[in-house]
Amino acid sequence: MGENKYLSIYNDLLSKIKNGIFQSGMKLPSENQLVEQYGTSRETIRKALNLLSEHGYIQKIKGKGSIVLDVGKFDFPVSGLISFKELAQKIGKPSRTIVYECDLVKPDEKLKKHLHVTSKDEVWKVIRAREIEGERIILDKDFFNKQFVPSLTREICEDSIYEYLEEELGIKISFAKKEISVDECTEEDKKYLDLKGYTHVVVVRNYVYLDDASLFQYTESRHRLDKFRFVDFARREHL
Amino acid sequence: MGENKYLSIYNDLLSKIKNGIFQSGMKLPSENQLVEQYGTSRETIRKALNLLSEHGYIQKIKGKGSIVLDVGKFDFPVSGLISFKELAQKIGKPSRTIVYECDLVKPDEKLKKHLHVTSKDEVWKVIRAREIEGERIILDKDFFNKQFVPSLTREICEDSIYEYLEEELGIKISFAKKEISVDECTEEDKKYLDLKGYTHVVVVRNYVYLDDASLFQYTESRHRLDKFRFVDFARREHL
DNA sequence: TAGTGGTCTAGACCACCGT
DNA sequence: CGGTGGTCTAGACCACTAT
Repeated sequence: MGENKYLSIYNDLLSKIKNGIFQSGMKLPSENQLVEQYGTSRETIRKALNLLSEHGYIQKIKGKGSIVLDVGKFDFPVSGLISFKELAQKIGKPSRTIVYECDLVKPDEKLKKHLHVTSKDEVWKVIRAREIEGERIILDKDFFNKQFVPSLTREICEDSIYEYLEEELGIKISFAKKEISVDECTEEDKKYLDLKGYTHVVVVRNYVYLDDASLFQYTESRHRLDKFRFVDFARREHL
Repeated sequence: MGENKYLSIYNDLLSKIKNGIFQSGMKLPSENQLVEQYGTSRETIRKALNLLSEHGYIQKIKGKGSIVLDVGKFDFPVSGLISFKELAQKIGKPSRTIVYECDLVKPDEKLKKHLHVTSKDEVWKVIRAREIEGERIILDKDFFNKQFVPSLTREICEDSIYEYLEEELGIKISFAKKEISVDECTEEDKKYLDLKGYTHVVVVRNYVYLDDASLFQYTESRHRLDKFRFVDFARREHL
């Protein structure tokens, strides 16, 4: 309803791809045909098609047409910003969140640098373990600038902080820079995770920005080696 | 020269950001001002700005303007499809490639599935170790459909296969799906890498597609834990 | 209210691919 | 050659932000 025209066309085409009306390997109708079918302008059609292309559902080829790809049906999101709650729902396995800490703290040096805050600011520090099928395999350490999040409770942390921020506070998360590396386990990891003898964890560092480009959150997500998986979809630029 | 208008505007704005003419935190000129400055239409300006935004250099905010971000200066590429040669040049450390294998083989079951080929096809199998500062820390296993790559030599493998494919054969790599996980070391890893006691490796699986959407290459890149690093830049979709 | 970015249109020309 | 997608234009209206 309140949807943009190009978004509704995107969603319509996407559902037709997912339902097999447009099968992989086949060509989509040409842009001019789609202009006719949807009764809109070509640029609007092209916006919808470009979205499909960016998300890996089709490949556009000059002079030929738009081919439906067989990638795009990922279990995991494409280059994903996804919350644990969304993920847990997707994999459909019993899971829960254990909150170990949820406090306002003064930032130390490392945090000041990561969050771009000063000693005068206060910062929410949240430590949670994610348990899947009875094993705590992910340790999430979240730090929020208090300026953006006035209050926070353990109950919220057990559910989904993202949902609370977006739906209750109206905060719009915009994008994130993500760094992945493998680090040695810390004492904290050993204390809060079921490490089963693993000496290293995969560390995903997230720098989360708001719609207005201010740095809002720093997150460390520490995964047990054997349970880590990440899917990315990269387009090579011919610049 | 043969460059598109929006690309040359993109590159011009980008160099001004990198040279500090547009500093981070500052606003870019408005779209209408840029229309004047570059003597072009607004949609063309918007294409250039959207590229900057997608690459993490600016953040566009409705009603306000385009803000220059301080991310965007990554050592590593943004959600990267990058060759080892490009990478080695970037980090500027002594490096070389050791070719252990470069043969035409019949695909086994696993490979048939990964590359979408049949027993009738032949496949190039290339095994290379990447040495940085005297240590072999990455093991690259590449498989190409012979249909696309008629010939291949050890010399080419020691240099850059990508350069050979793109410049000599005119093959255009278009996009890749990437999966990252951590696996136990195989005998092959122990044989070809300097593992320094590590029992696991980070495995990056790449499925590489051509411009015409055909699956072309399957690559496994196996990294020693302590030397692995990956940077990604994800935009949250408000669909 | 004036200025910003977001969407949309109707037309144009081009480079590329097939026949 | 006709059809395809890629670029570009000049205009319009809208939603949002500032003052």
